[in-house]
Amino acid sequence: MIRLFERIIGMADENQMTCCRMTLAQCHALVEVGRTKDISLNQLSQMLELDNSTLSRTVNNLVVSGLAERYEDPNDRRYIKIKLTEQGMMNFHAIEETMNTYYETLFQMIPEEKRDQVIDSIHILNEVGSKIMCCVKEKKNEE
Amino acid sequence: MIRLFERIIGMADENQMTCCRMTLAQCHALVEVGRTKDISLNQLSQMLELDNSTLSRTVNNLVVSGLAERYEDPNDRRYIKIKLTEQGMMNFHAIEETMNTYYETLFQMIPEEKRDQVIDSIHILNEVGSKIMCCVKEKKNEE
DNA sequence: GAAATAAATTTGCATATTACAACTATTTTA
DNA sequence: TAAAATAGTTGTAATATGCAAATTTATTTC
Repeated sequence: MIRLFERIIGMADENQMTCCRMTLAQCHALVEVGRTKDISLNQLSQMLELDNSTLSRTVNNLVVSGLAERYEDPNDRRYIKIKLTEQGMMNFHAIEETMNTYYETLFQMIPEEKRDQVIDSIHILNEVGSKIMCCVKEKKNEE
Repeated sequence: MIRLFERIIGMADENQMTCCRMTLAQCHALVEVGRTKDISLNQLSQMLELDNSTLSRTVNNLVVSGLAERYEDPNDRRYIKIKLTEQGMMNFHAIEETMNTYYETLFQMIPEEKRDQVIDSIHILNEVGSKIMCCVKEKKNEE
């Protein structure tokens, strides 16, 4: 039972890794910037739950690769904002499409009479998972 | 829909990371050795789909930390076998328990009348996911 | 208004991961 | 028996990660 769930996760991870010769960390950063459009480095590190220094370097790699740009926030010059270049947007869309294709294929291969059930179950798992994460985060804050 | 699924995966990953101050790669290696009991480095790198050199170093870190031992295969002296130390087994069990606790909590929080449905859905997802992976791996072999 | 404090980012430092290539020792093949 | 194949280790280079320190900018305190 538990092993099955772990396998499902592993398979989805494997598909995500099939991305444009980029590392996973760069993927995560690129996708987050692509979805949020305009984000400060501070926000990005909070979203990805990584240290600022880590994100600073990862973003630097994206910038060097021509996938992202850094610019100064006009309202507060301490802040660096990050946005994707045209090339970066192309990579972002490629990644999103790869994942969309995987999940679409996944759901199309589910027997038709079971689809609603599977979708409902995913909603349930998400809701329950969120509750567990709330408890975990409360414990972290207490420590 | 797709975002929901991604969130579920993210949450399970986050729980797996709550491991004994070890890195994720070390976790993976430790768990695989713990489950397989006695495995060669070659087999381990195939299972984890990583390069031999990578695993050699990761295992070396485990050995240095006192969690694993290397020994020569009596039947073929090219082979190095890996097994966990007592300390390693303790860490292995700790990791397995952390994950078991997470999933148990997860399923207990699912409404009782929905549990069979969710379990069935997970079986379906696994089966379908495996089929997709088969196709992907056939494509890789052709390239 | 000046000084102290806080906040954002970058860089130094150390450790770890990853894969390709080269090397060594052992086993298998011809 | 020599050549080829195999398993594992090490060199190399690039990247990831977090803690600490440094720099710049903004906010707060007096």
